[in-house]
Amino acid sequence: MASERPADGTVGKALDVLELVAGHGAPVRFSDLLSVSDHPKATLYRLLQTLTNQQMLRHDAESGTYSLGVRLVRLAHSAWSQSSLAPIARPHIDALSQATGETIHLAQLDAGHVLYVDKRNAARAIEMFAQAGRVGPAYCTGVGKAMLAHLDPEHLDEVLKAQSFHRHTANTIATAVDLRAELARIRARGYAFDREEHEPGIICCAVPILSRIGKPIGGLSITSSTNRATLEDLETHADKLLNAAGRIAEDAESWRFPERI
Amino acid sequence: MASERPADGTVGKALDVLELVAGHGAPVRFSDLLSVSDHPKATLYRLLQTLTNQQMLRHDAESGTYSLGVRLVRLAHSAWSQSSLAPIARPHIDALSQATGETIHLAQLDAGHVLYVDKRNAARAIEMFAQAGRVGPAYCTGVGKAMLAHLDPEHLDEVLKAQSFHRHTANTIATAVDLRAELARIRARGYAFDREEHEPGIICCAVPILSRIGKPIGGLSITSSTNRATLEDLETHADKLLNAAGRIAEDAESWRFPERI
DNA sequence: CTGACAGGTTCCATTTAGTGAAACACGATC
DNA sequence: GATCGTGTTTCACTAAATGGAACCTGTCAG
Repeated sequence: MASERPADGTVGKALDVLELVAGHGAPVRFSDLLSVSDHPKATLYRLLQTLTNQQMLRHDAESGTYSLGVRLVRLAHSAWSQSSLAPIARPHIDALSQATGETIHLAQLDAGHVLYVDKRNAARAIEMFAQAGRVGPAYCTGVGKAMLAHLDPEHLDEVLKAQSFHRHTANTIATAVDLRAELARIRARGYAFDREEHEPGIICCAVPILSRIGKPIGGLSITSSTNRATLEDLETHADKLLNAAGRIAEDAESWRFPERI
Repeated sequence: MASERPADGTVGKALDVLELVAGHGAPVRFSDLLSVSDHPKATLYRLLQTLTNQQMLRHDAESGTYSLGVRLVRLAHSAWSQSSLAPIARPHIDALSQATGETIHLAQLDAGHVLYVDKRNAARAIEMFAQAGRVGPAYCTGVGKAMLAHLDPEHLDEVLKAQSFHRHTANTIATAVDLRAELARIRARGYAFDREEHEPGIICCAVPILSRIGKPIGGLSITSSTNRATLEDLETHADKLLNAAGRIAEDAESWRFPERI
């Protein structure tokens, strides 16, 4: 029951193919897909055809390549705007990244894992969004810990069980007991650090975005690398982060989020 | 062969259901979906189940509602970043909206129609993205006409055939002949206007984003309403638009867009 | 010119998976 | 405790997906 995915039915396969195209990152030819997919030729072919005339993929007859289609783009926007925090937080994130000159991440907790929903990189503007949309572990990232710290005990127990504590670096907190202690410190301090716990050389300072009743609805972090900044440098921005988090929470509260908070 | 969609196979139905959930804009209960869908109970049920354990939907057991899932969010980001212009243009659009205080739209041409891929509203920050992801007509929008004006004759013929000239307002250009004349004027002027041609009260000034070889890869517009601004007001921003379009084109060129331009 | 080959597309008998009417479970009302 | 609104499961029926193989191209080599 660890990693489930019996790829049920046709729909599952179709989505796998869709993801294959999406993952490739650029227009792909049929045979390229064939080589990485384990479907027989004809099956893959029909799957691609189905997705294509569903507008989820786009087939360029000229070059014979497949790329993501309009319908997916439309769904994309629905998904993004309904992942709720991203559009609300966007102006605040912009402001933060301008004020600090560092990379800002916006994340949400999903099934015990961290889902990055937006990213703003002040310095190298082009590559933004490169990593947004990714899912990461909660126990060894700044945003993850910041959110966990404000989970109610009941939910926390559940979520801790979902963590697969892997020691990414020497600093990774790799046991539930140690993590609980860290969470208590974070709760007391008001914000969390990532001391190269996930990737060597990458540090961050993160705060939770809390609803009126104190439930974590997201996380906000400022990230840098050890050769550019120290934890103390990042900590100087902590109040700006907290401030922004508060404003985002306010906006979210007033906009919508009726139930589920 | 006009509007095809025999909803082929299971995949098609599943996607329809997915879109139904996405379209609802908020967590939906089973029976709500049942009432708008024309599938029988059991079928809808299994479809939802399939989508759910494919992570395309998320089922909240507590409230018994469905909302968009993580996997779709991930795909969303792939789609958005591969729709290419959006992430590249984002900083330029931000700058434009700040400089002008008006709403900025970024669009691309897809199969003869305008696909809005980003939107920035300086004034009311919250509702941004509300309308991004939408598809609109090319013949009666500023961005649409700006892009059409720079299409090579061969492609233009194709695209004109795809237009379904509907007279939205008194100002709508509703014939191919008139449109060709307008396109010539736009080409000469360098930018296009929308004189309440699509929606009454809505005006805009739009420029094409042109690749090195002069092919339109997107469009950029500044939009307002007649009770806030005049066409002349918007025209004063034309040079800023052209400037931004040029920079976006440059960035796009240097980043990637190897083939297909 | 011919033969070999790779990328794509189509056929079709076989098997699998999706279908949906109806029955069932569970709560909330009346 | 009968009734209604929801959500879930069953199961015989049917439509749809499957994939091996044949079939098109166009291309390149001899």
